Amino acid sequence: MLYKIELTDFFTSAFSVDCMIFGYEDGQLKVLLIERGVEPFNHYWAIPGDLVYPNEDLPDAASRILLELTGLADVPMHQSKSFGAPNRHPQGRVITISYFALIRISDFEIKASSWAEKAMWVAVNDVPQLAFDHNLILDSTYELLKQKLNADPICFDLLPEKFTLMELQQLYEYAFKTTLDKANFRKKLKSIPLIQLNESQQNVKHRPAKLFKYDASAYIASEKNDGFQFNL
Amino acid sequence: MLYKIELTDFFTSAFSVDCMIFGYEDGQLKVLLIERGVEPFNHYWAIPGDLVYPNEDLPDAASRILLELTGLADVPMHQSKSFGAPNRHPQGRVITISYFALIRISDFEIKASSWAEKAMWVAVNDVPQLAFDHNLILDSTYELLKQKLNADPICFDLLPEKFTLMELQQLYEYAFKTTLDKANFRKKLKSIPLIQLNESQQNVKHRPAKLFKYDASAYIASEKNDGFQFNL
DNA sequence: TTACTTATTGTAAATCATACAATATTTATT
DNA sequence: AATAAATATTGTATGATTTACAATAAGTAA
Repeated sequence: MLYKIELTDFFTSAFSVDCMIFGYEDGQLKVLLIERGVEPFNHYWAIPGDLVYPNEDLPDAASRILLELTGLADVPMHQSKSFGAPNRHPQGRVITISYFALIRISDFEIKASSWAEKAMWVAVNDVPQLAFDHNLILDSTYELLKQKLNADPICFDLLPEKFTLMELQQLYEYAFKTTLDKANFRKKLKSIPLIQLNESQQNVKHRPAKLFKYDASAYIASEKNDGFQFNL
Repeated sequence: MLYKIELTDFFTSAFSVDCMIFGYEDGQLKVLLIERGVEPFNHYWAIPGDLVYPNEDLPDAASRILLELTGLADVPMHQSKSFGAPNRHPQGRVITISYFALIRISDFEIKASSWAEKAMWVAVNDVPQLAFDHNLILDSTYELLKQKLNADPICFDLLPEKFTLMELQQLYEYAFKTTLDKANFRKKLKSIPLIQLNESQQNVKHRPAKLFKYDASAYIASEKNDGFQFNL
């Protein structure tokens, strides 16, 4: 080596979190994107994200972005992959740690934010070209999300609190691009703690379906004993 | 806000990669740890890692650490979680992106490195208190590794190129702390492309077992058609 | 009351998982 | 050379689970 790299040469990078917010609406899985209002990539659509404050932990930064954009707090954040190609950001070395959250779209109103001109829900199968390497980040995170849908009961974070079994089935059919037998799907549900309510669908032209709630506390209790799979 | 944070305030952090190297020996899963030769945490055992060079991508940095310590190149690196608590490093804000690799212990000799006084294989169930938050990093990566053992054919990266079916079974029994029926285990193997060699175990006091090789190209070909599970 | 639509339950066949037994093959010993 | 010992390998019967498909029930709308 011709010259030695000093320690201070390393403390010249920044890092950001990018936070993918997924929701389910009209039978489609959607992700919340923003339109950038500043350079670089001005007017491009992008994953909401921000530089991390000097005293902020990574999950806190992800939660902050979710809060600023939706007003929602106390939503579990799932860490996804990190990206750090040397030239991924034109203004310097910026590593990004990506997170995702699952929310109920009906629970809130999108707010504009200091770094977001506009925000918009986009179906995951219909995402345009995004700023930076954000298409790469989104694609790999969607794969991770599908994996987690088969391992943990996170589908209920996307559905309304009270849902029909048909809605649950359609979510899985959409996510995995498949069709499922209604009768057999319900047999698999036997191992998952659902509470049947004394309520039914409203305003449908046919026999209304019963509404169900997910019983999270029963799931947690049963995990201690046996741990049941979630491959629906 | 009383004062505005400038953009330059953010470009004061560094980031590292930590690289867990797993191997399988004497019926145990082991991880390669180093003894630190510098402050902070001088003389503590730690996960091998280093700051990332200004022009280096993250997986390249992880591969470099593996190469310096083992001489091995072209080993696939798997990204694990990233950690960035504000005070995890006493000398400043350092985010770390963790990676892991699976190797055959017999394939090489451990080398000393500029940042490692000594290196040592430690059984994953027998890891001492480590520097920084490295116990946290190792624990969460071991969980991820077990998950991947059930989803991808990475177990063959740990075994010798030619292995017996009993060795394969014992690896799974060890990783998941269970015992498996020999006959039924072999039935599950029917769906995995193994090549039976015309060779047998040597130097055993009983009937020697046949040696097998994993057929990676057949696996890749079959994934295009159907995609088969790996839950052994 | 009837037609229609969807929800919900049931059942038989096929497939897969499990437990356990039986046989085969090699090394070590007498 | 025969036999014992140890482990490899294969087989089979049972039960559980998955799958495909049919039947019934319960609402809405005319």
